Amino acid sequence: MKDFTNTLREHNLKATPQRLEIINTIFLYGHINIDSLYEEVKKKYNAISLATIYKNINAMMSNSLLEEVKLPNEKSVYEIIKDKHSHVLCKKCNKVIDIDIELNTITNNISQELDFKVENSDLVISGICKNCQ
Amino acid sequence: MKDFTNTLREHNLKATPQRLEIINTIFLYGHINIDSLYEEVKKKYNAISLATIYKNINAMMSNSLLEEVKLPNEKSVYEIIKDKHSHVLCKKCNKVIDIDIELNTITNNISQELDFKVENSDLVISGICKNCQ
DNA sequence: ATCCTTGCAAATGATTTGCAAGAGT
DNA sequence: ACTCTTGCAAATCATTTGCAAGGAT
Repeated sequence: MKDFTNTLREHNLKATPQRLEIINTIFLYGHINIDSLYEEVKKKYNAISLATIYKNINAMMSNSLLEEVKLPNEKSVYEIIKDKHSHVLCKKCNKVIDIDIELNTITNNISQELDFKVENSDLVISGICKNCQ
Repeated sequence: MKDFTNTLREHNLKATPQRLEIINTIFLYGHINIDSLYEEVKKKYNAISLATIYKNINAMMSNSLLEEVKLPNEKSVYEIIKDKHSHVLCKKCNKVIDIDIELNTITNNISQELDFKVENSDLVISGICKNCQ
């Protein structure tokens, strides 16, 4: 079980037990939505309130520790910020996996053709995963 | 001013004046969020209720006339369904434009590498547009 | 004539806020 | 000691629903 105490402190957030459980749960799941996160954290901290989950998700997003991934037809999931990557979503089991896709060719073309300063690319590929087929 | 009467009927929706104004507004804007749509339609139908906007957006989505585009850090916008395409979002003026990008190479790779049946690709490229730079 | 849509108000759902008590540094 | 965080309840914001009246076909 990874210890996120220092990670939190480095991001100017106090390392409370609730927060450690939240960030660790997100880490273990990779991607998780608010409701599942709440259910999961409640197993350990029975009295935790949903407001605390929201406050922490927002605090960690403001402090660049987490980011939101918006999915078509699904509730958003949250993940620990790492290197830029894309997402693959299984419409059946709802699992989200990270993939590394080279989008430079695409973004360079757009920069040129539209005279557009590209800063981000959010790509979600949806379909049916191996297990669900 | 385009007439969407038949379009609506072909999608099993009665052509009410409110509905015609809604779909026409979406057409003119290209992409629009709920609030702006409400404001815009109210100019013509002062008494229209926000519930009517929601009901119609949902009805038109159910009947495959509209689709939702989820954007990072922004409220979703709605557009008339057309051929598959990607979106470019300016973070400054919030304008969304459609672009055609060939993603087959990417999706084919994923299909093979992950044994994943790709059905959809949602790509949003964000940055600063020509006018806003 | 029938069924669908509208507008209103109320209901539901999601997220945020205020505050007092408690915990982290 | 000081400041931030928690949990609760209330408040706010977003979206949906029920219903009676009116409109589209």
